[in-house]
Amino acid sequence: MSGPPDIDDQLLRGLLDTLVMDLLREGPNYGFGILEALGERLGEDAGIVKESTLYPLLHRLADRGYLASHQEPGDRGRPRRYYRLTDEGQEFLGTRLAEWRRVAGLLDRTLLRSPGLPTSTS
Amino acid sequence: MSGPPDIDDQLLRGLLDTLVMDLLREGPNYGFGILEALGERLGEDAGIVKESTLYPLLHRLADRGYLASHQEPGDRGRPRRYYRLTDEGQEFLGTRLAEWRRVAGLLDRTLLRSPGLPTSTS
DNA sequence: TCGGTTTACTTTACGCTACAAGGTAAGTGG
DNA sequence: CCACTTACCTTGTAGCGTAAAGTAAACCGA
Repeated sequence: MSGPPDIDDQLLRGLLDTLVMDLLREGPNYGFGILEALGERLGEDAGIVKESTLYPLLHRLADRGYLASHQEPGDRGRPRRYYRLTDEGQEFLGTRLAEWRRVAGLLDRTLLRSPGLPTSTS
Repeated sequence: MSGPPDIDDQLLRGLLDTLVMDLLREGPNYGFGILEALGERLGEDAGIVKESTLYPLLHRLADRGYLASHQEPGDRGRPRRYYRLTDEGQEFLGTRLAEWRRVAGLLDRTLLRSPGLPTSTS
């Protein structure tokens, strides 16, 4: 039960923002809640997004106008900052999803056509 | 007919090495040849890999032992440096392809489950 | 010998983002 | 005031893709 190996950072670049924004379509959420929700969505790959990645990411997206935020008290401890998708954010998300589809399609056609090509060294 | 918009850099990270190594399964190739071959493979997305991206990439992979190279004269001009996959490289490529499949699968399940979801609130 | 041409490879500086590690902040209850 | 809980923030580092410009090695004709 060692779990799956960690995914290479580089492979996640430019994907995490899409992942987070997509999650926010379900409704506003805050830092810890987002991490938790991603853990549920991704199952075995929980922890794919790190805390020190998420917060700067949220700030970037907010700076660009894709997210808006407000504070709200929690049950205990420091109040939470909830983020929600803006209209601009939804539009941006749409283009990111389309881009993902294009790239994924491209690579499926090129990379995955011969899953275990044996080496053809002859 | 402006062609497809450029793909975000970030989305390509950690993918280009896989793309190049996969191409080299077809046989040894050199810088310009690789660029050309990728252009053919990717069709409309020709130029997805830039010259100033490819050469450092080849050097990295060679430093790590995944590629080996030798020089050979071309028809005209400077001689070419051909790269080929080493055994280590083939193994590495296998893990990268598996990783790609895992990530692509994850995102297909989470991101793409509602292709054009208009906001689905309610 | 010397440019000029073709082909191919190299280098520099920069920007973005993921991360680890550690810190800070704002509540509650003793 | 202090400890505890929950949540957020910051600093520094590293990797990789890119534009722009430069270098290198072959051949050619005058």
